[in-house]
Amino acid sequence: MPPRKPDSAAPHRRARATGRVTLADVAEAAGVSPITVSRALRGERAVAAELVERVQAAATALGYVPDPAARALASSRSSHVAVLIPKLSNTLFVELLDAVQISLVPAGYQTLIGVTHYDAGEEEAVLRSFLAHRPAGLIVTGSARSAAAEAMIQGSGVPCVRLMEVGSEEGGFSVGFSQREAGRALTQHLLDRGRRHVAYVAAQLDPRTLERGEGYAEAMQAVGLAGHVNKVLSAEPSSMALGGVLLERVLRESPETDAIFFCNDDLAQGALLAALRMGLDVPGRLAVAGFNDLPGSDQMVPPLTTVATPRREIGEQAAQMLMALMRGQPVPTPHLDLGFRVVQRASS
Amino acid sequence: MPPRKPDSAAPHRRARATGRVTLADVAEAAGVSPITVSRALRGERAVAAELVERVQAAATALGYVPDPAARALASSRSSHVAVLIPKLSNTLFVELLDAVQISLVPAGYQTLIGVTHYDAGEEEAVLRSFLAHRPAGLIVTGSARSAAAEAMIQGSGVPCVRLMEVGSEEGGFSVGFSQREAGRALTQHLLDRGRRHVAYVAAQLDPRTLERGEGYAEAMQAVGLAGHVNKVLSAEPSSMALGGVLLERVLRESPETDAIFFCNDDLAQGALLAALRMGLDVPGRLAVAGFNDLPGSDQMVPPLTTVATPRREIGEQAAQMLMALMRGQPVPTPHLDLGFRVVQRASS
DNA sequence: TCCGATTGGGATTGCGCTATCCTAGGTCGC
DNA sequence: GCGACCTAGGATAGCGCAATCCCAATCGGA
Repeated sequence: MPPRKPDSAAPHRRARATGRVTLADVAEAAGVSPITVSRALRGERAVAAELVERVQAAATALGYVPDPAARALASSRSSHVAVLIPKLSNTLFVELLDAVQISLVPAGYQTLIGVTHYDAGEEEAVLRSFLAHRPAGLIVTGSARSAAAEAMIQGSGVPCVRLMEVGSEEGGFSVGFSQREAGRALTQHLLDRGRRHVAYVAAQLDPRTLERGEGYAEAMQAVGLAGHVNKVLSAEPSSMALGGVLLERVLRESPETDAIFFCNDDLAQGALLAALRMGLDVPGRLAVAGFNDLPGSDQMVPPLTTVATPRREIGEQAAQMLMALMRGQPVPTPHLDLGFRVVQRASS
Repeated sequence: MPPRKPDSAAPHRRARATGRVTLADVAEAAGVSPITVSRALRGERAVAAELVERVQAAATALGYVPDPAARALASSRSSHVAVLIPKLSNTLFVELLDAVQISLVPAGYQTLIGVTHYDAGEEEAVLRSFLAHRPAGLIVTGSARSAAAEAMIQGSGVPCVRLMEVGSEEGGFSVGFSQREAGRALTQHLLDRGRRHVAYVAAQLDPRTLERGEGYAEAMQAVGLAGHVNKVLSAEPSSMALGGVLLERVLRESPETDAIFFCNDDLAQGALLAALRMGLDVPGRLAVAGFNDLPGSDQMVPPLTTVATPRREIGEQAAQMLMALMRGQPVPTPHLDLGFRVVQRASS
């Protein structure tokens, strides 16, 4: 057996160790050049219909799947969409994420989720790491973004859509609703039901929570109840148990309170259950309202009055908007206000 | 001004359009070759301590961030870890995901989440798309994986850890606990409390749910109550509202029932609230128990008896195990059983 | 003293794809 | 009827990194 020379066999077509099917393989099978395959499969430029068909047939037959890394390297644009949310323990953000991802995945994008834990430093770190991936797009849920984080987003040139807040700032893109008006509307509802000593109770403070609180205060002032404004703010993470704790605190410190507007349904649900345990009459003695209409709020005893926020629609619309941006298409409504709905149930 | 020849300036150092800092830039700044920078930053091979320091200083000064796409292309291994879960609407999976991601992110991995919606076809599609990314690792939460999906996982050679089930099959890796034993233990608890007509109610059927049901049946048979075995299975997605519906159905169809073991806490919570509305005495007339100890179960009225499952630990341990696998380190316990704990509260 | 083994650095060569430029034919206009 | 434009394909050259090979210097043992 003659010892075969090491480099004699094939100068450009090395033995393929991995089973990976490449563009070149498809090109060979279809009898065209690699670049034509690339264009045919991406629908880029004009390729004769007959060729497109032949290429697609070859690709399917060989089970060709493009390599995202090579694609990202060559085009300096990946198929990733980075989604930044503050926490996974809040159902709101998870549903937002779910809606975004359901819209993006069929279009061939991968969602990279980044959890910031309401921490500016973490947010910057996550952002830095994500931007290194050259994401095709970015979706952020407005927490208190630091100036550095904003600068990174701006400087990256990556299209970015902001969620849950309708931005007034020129230039950006956002999908959401007015937290302030929602806060005002729910407060107005409680006032309409005859309540006068309405307290606003919030935890896990973030800008949206504070805006709702401002809406609350405005509604109170508008009916001459500025003196009754009572905001109870806790920096602790929101939870059902905390809702019960805060309920007791409010009743102890401000016994005249006849309605509580909780900044999130989990707090309100916890408060309702605590009221049940305490034998507190809701809504007789105290009206309770929440925010977001989370799962279970309609099951409470009594069912919880709340504000239904269109988070699934927000996620979907944001995904649509981002896809338009990523494709360079025009976006008719850069700041999309999807509104909200006060849902009156028996707790108020 | 003499017209300078096009290619005279720098054969290898083109004008850099993008602001991206590359390995070469760091190399130049540190006065070493690019490959040395690569090795120094990765801690690969031996590099003189003094050089490592100089390189790191240069990298930091320039704000160098490696390009994951280039890295993936060159090494055919990405920094992605793909995580497959059935649904985002179940808190259980979200917490699992959170725990996994908290462990993986600091180590430099990106989690790609894939939602399968309990659908084999979707799972295969997600898997195909993920495997094209050449992920460094894979974490799957046992839904009914099809043979095709299994084959893709095996064939890919990507290290894979399975969650929430302790596998008995040789070869694989898993972190979880015995669903069957947990089902048996909770049933035994109800029997110990003097219940005889214990029903098992499940929705969103998946293999784990069915295993719990088998444990339930075994416990019933073990005490000679095979005749009282009553499994109510619904294919609908699990929700609090459904819990109430199923509660009513069981009481209507099997009025002798004196305890219900719900396959998940959301069902059980819904049932407790429905009982409250119906004026049904829990645990007097009926004991109620759930599974997973989800947020809010301790807040129910009465507080819900359930099985606390170590999902955060499962997520963390799975991440640790996967990292060991990805680094080629040995894994002492390929099938890690983290157990469970029956939490007795006032509902039983 | 000399040779083999080891250590620490570099040069080269792609990974698989797309951006960019190029070219050979058509298709118009005036 | 001949230039100015398309149009549909291809050739070439990297994207930024790491695998692989290579080489010089050092070290230890007999």
